[in-house]
Formats: sequence, C-alpha cells, structure tokens
Amino acid sequence: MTYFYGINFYRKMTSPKIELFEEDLQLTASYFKVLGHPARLAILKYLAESKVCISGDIINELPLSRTTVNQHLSELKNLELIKGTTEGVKVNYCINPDKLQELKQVLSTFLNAVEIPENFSCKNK
Amino acid sequence: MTYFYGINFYRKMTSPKIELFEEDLQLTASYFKVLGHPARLAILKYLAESKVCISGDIINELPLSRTTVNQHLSELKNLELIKGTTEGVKVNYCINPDKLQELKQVLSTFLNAVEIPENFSCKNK
DNA sequence: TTTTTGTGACGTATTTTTACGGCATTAATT
DNA sequence: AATTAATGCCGTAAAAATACGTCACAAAAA
Repeated sequence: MTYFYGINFYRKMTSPKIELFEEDLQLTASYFKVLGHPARLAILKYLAESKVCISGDIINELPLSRTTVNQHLSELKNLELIKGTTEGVKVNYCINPDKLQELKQVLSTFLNAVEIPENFSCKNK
Repeated sequence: MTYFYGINFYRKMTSPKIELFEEDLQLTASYFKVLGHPARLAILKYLAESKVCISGDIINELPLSRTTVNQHLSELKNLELIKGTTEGVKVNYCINPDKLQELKQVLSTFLNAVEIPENFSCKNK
C-alpha cells in the first residue's frame, strides 16, 4: 500500500507542544514523567532504604552502565528529588525529603482532581 | 574536540533494558509514564469532570490535532484507564473507575515505600 | 443516493529518551 | 611520583515518543 506525499508536505512538524498546556499540568506531568522509568524508581527506592549512599553503590544495584545510571541520577537531580554532595572522589547521593514531599503533594492533588464519586456510573456499558 | 571511534565501535547498543528490572517496578513505572504528558492529564481531567463525552469534544479541548489526541487516547486505553464505546459514528470515552483506583493504589504503594521517617536527617549537608 | 461527519489505520518526520564507550580530571592509594 | 578509583562530560546511536496529514470506511444527514 503506497501513499503519495507532495513536496514540502512535511515541514516544521513535531515541534514541542507541551508549552501550550497550563503550567500547572506541565509541572504535574514532569513529576509523573521522571517517575516513569524503573531505573529511576529503583534509585529512589534504594536511596530511601539506605538513607545515604555513594553513587558507586547504586550502579552496582542496577543492570545498567555507569553512564546510563548517571543520566538517570541527573534527571532526578534536575527536579531536585535527590541531592548529591561530593566527598573527596566519591559522591554521596540522598533523597531530598522536602522536594519528595512536594512531589507527593502535586501528584495527589491531580489524582484527587480525577476522583470519581461514589455514585458514578458510566453511561456506556 | 574530536573523538576517534574504531570500526564496529557501536554495535547492538541501546537495546531496551526495562525488562531487566523487577516486574513490580516495570508496572509502576508504566503507570507513572502514562501520566507523564500534559495532554493525557488533560484528557483524564476532562473525562473526570464531564463524566461522559465524545472523542470529538476532547479534541476541541486540546491544542493538538485529532490524530495526536487519538494517540494519547490509545495510550490511556492500552492501560485501560479509559474505555471507549462506539455509538454510531461517534465514540464515547469515559474513565474506568476500577482501573483508576488500581493506578492510585500502585502509585501510593510506591510512594509509601520511599517514605522518609520523621527523624530523617541526611548525612550530607 | 449523495454528501457530510467522525474515526481508525497508516506513513512519516522531528524530538526526546535511553544507553553506552571514551576521555579528562581529581582524589586516594601504593 | 606513579597508579588506581570515582566521577563528570562529550559524542554517538538506537529506540521511543510526539505530532500530524492523508486515506478509507462507516454511519448519519441532506
């Protein structure tokens, strides 16, 4: 099955559209998004359990290369969900409780907004 | 700054690694992930507010083309967070309360797992 | 019956994400 | 002083996500 597409058919397409949404939704989505990969969930879980750890430890916990783990760490750092302090050669990462609290707040605010009332019944069966 | 990379340097790289994580984490991440885009959050919000609606209505609510909105709807349908029933030419979409409840359960289970105790203090200042 | 309307499926392009090796640097070790 | 270790940064590549127009088809309307 072949399709014909004229010249210049595809032009300036696929530009990011997320800015067109309310900032509120953008922020909420960014929090959900950063939690949308098992590696980052594993990192948070590990940090929460061990309280404090060095970056090298986390790498051994994950089935990924060091650079990839570092990338995931960076994404978590960008949203300030974790903090990393250098101690000599090593880096101690730990959870940022305040930001984590804010995240939980933002997420539950959204989830409450889509709360379904008790008496809800969908018209479509 | 130039780097040299030998022949066959890049081979079978970047294969998906998410299957290497615990299924538990994979599921949780997939729920977070589907909520990681403002369009899908907007859809859920709109469906929750209007209880029932037709697909066409949602398209008018979002700053995206019909096909793009449909893609987002599909992702929500894949996780069964919404249901769509055909009624003639139109499609009625509505939230799946049971699945939404499950989602909330899964998410809060994870978030509780990374709960920080009251007396928590990070060693790194 | 012809036209309009609402969708789904397909193809495609851009952007972002994921993943990783190599190099450089800095601090510990030896 | 030389080596080892830990990490950040850069470049690259494959894959996935995002975005959209067109075509085809069904049902509804004219």
